[in-house]
Amino acid sequence: MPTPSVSPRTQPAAKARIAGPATAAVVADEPGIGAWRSFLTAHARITRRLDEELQVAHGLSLAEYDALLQIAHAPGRRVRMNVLAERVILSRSGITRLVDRLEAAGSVERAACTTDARGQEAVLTPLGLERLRSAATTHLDGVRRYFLGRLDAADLAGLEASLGRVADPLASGNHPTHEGCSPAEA
Amino acid sequence: MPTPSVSPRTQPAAKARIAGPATAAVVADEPGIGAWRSFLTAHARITRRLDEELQVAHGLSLAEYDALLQIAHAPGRRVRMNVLAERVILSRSGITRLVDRLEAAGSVERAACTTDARGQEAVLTPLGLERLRSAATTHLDGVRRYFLGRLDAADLAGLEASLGRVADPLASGNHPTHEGCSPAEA
DNA sequence: CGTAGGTCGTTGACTTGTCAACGATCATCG
DNA sequence: CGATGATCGTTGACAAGTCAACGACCTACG
Repeated sequence: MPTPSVSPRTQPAAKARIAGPATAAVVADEPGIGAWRSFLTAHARITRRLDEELQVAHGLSLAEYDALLQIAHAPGRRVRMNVLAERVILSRSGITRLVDRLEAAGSVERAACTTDARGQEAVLTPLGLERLRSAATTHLDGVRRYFLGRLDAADLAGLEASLGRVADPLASGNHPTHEGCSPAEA
Repeated sequence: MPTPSVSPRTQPAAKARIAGPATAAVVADEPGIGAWRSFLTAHARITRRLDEELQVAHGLSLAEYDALLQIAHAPGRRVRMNVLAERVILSRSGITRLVDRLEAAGSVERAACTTDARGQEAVLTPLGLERLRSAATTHLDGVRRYFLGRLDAADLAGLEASLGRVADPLASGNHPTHEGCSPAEA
């Protein structure tokens, strides 16, 4: 029975949920908030499992796996540091340190960029590719188990559409996926 | 946590699932992977913005905001540490440290649990409630801007259903929301 | 040219989380 | 009762990310 009145400092235009009963909600429960919370909870719980499984089975974090994958997919199996940072959604210093780790493990090498002397590229080593392939089975298995396996095709289509619509406008630089240093891109 | 991904766009009309020539996809592109990637990307980009906005406007991280909210919603505006940890999806030590911070800021106080001498409760202070209310306007505004505002009611219903179906089976302990120490609850 | 300002990747200092281990307390069962 | 084992919250040591600042380099414009 504490605190019955909530000061409505928001615009009273909408159907204000004026504090009704004794147990006033602290923040108005807006429609859609349930979806938002599901989103956060699902992400936290799933990535926690996936990260753990990847760690014990292959000594890789999810971020490291992702970085290896992004490099492997790039033409020449090499990516400029800043591009990689953007794809993995990490700061520049974050990518520097992540590549440090991968390099120490022998999964990646650094190479100077031929067209821009400031640039560095992360290049996948054969060992790194091997590790990525082996980790991919673990990872995809987990994604299926925790995510894909519980959703049918319609669910997945809806998710991709909705979440894409949400994510796309937040892209950092909207420049069209400029790749790297190689003079001629395949 | 960082930001993973699984599989980007394939090159032109490649349908081969079998490992092909040198430029073969490293991992097979499975249907549904697009949804998974959208999920990860959307989460990373949105939470980054929300966290930043909350930080500059109120000096709160998203996790701290979430913890305050969970405490505020609990009966008596108090929650046992382990329950809080589960709701915010943090380890026990993580919650200890987060509550340390909130306590140092005067937003929360610790109280011994009356029914279990091992237990501690985090209790919201009036100041903490005030801060939560003020931060909520910023936060909800951001959630609307980046998430709710780009989705219609059907999208939201679909998201909540799909993601709930994915998140629910991953709940740590499936015990039915047992609250805390207070003897009798309404 | 040449200099002013932007970008690139790295580093130091710091924040925020995890895990393993600990003392204290609870619960069970002899 | 008393021992045994689980659970609670905290702590030390560490991991992995951020920001601010740096030198090196690119670019553009006088």
